[in-house]
Parts: sequence; structure tokens; C-alpha cells
Amino acid sequence: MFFGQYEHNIDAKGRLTIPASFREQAPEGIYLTEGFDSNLIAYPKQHFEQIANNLSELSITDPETRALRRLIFSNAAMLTYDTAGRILIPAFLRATGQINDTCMIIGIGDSFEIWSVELWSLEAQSHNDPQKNSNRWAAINISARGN
Amino acid sequence: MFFGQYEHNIDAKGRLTIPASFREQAPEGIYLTEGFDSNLIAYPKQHFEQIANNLSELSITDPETRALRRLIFSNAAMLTYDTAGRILIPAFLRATGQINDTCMIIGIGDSFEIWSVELWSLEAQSHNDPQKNSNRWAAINISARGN
DNA sequence: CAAATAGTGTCAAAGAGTGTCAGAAAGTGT
DNA sequence: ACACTTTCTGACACTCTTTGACACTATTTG
Repeated sequence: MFFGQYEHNIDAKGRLTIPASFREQAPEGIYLTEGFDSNLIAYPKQHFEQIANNLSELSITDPETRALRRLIFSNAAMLTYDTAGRILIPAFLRATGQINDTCMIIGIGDSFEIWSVELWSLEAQSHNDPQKNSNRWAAINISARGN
Repeated sequence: MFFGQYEHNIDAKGRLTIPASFREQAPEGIYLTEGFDSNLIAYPKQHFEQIANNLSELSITDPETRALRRLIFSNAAMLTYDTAGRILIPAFLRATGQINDTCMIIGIGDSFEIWSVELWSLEAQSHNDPQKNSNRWAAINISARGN
């Protein structure tokens, strides 16, 4: 499981050090793709392939499905670590994530996200709305009973 | 069950000794997350993993689901004890809990909390205010009998 | 083919994290 | 009250991780 948050620097060539604890959990490298909120999502190899399978089973006749497939596949990259534990983020992904020299790496369970510092601080602020949060927690509490 | 309160010191590296009696009840380590009152909540492994599993089953295409996952996982850490029974509290959690060199460890039944000394003393004072207390919990139904 | 650009490997220094140990303090039993 | 055990703490030494710098290779472009 991916937990916690890290602030890491990106070097002049666009390389980003992945936290050592994250590398252990995705030793073969990661698939990096565009997220839904101007961020990037990193999946361990196996996990992405599961999602890819699920997507491929959806009907090709539905326009929204086709758009979702394009979003995910066309913006995806399979990345491995160099000898120092870094990945090279392709330029087009750096652009979509508005990522320059510093970024946040955010664990979200079975995957992790990469955010620009600015956008993440906005996102984190939005997590502080007590009313919204109680609704969110309510949703999870219901499903926590489920079994 | 976690009971009682302890005042423990945090060393220069951010390590905190967990009371031996608490360690016995969470021998595999704890999950530490942000609480609702500028404090930290520690769950034994099993309890938190139940929540994490349920979260992972929700679809990432729902914005509220994404927010909830970020809220919970990004502020969480899986921590194990070193050979002296200490955990290393990540810097971002020390910041949210306003914890520096001394903190309170508070048992609250199936989990325990970590507070800065200052915030805890405010919280504790509010428990001792007779005026507040007379009606404060009137709506909460507790009896020694089962439900 | 040469030049510019993009990508990769290596290294050392700073900083963060971890292990160990001994003494102080607290708790326990006789 | 005393001896004994356990627990917590601070100090120190050590390891691991991240980062920036530099050198080198590969690729693209004119």
C-alpha cells in the first residue's frame, strides 16, 4: 500500500526520485498516466494491466468509453528506475501535470499520484471542509459494515 | 483496549516511544493518521486495513471517492517499532499535530491518539467544565447493558 | 556529417532515518 | 523498605536516501 506524502525535486532533465519505500512496492517500474484532476497517476505494473483489461472489456460503441480509453492509454508511459531510483517523466506528462522543479508524491492506497506543489495545496485545502468530509466518511462507514 | 494517558518525549529525529502496554495490543505496528481536532489517531493494523480495503473497491471515476482516498491515504503512515519500541512520526504528521518535543498519548478504546501537550491541556480543561458537561452529552445514549 | 538536444550513468555531500547502549526513572514483588 | 525488573530517554555511531553536479551516450535536426 502506498501511504503518505513526499515533496521531491525534479532535476534539469526532468528526472524524479521515487521514494525508496514506493520503489519496493513497484520494483518493476510504474505506469504513469494522466489523472482526472490535472495530476499524474502512477500504477505498479500489475495493477495497471488490470485496469487496462477492464477498460478493454467495455463496449467500443459508447463514445464516453472511447474517450476514457484515449485519455488513459494515449497519456500513459511505462517507466523504470535508473540506478539512482529516478524516473524520467516524459515532457508531455510534465506539461499536463504542470510540474516544473518541485512536486508532491501522494500515496493513495494501491497507486500514487504526482502533483505540482501549487495544485496539491489547493486540493489539500479542499479536504478541510468538515461538512463535505462527514459525508465522505459516512460513505465509507456504510461500506465498512458491508461484510 | 487502549486506556489512560502518557506524556512522552520525542527525540531529535522525531521518534516517539509507544507505551509498552500499547505495543502489546498492536504488536505489528500502527497506522497513524490525521485526526479531526489537530491531533493524530493511531489504529492497530487490522482495523485500518478494513477501511483501506473498502476504499480500494470504490471506483476512481467518482470525484468524491478520489477526494476521500487522498484524504485518508495521503495523511496516513504505516509505522513499526524499532528495537527500543519507538516509531518515527513522519514530518508532515508532526506538523499537522503541532507536535514538537513532548506529546500526550491518549487511549480511547479501540485506538489511541497523539496530541501536542498544549492542545491536549485545552481539550482536557473542556472536559472538566461542569457547566458544559451537564448537558453536553445528554443526547448520547450509553448504558452498561448491551444494545 | 556536425551540432544541438535529450536522455543516462556516476559520484560525493548533505540530510534523514535506524540501531545500540547505558543510565535514569518508574514500577513490581518479597 | 529493599532488591529487582521493566520502561523510557538521550547520546552516539552508523546506514540509507535524496540531490545536484558533471560527464558521457544516443537521438534528432539541419
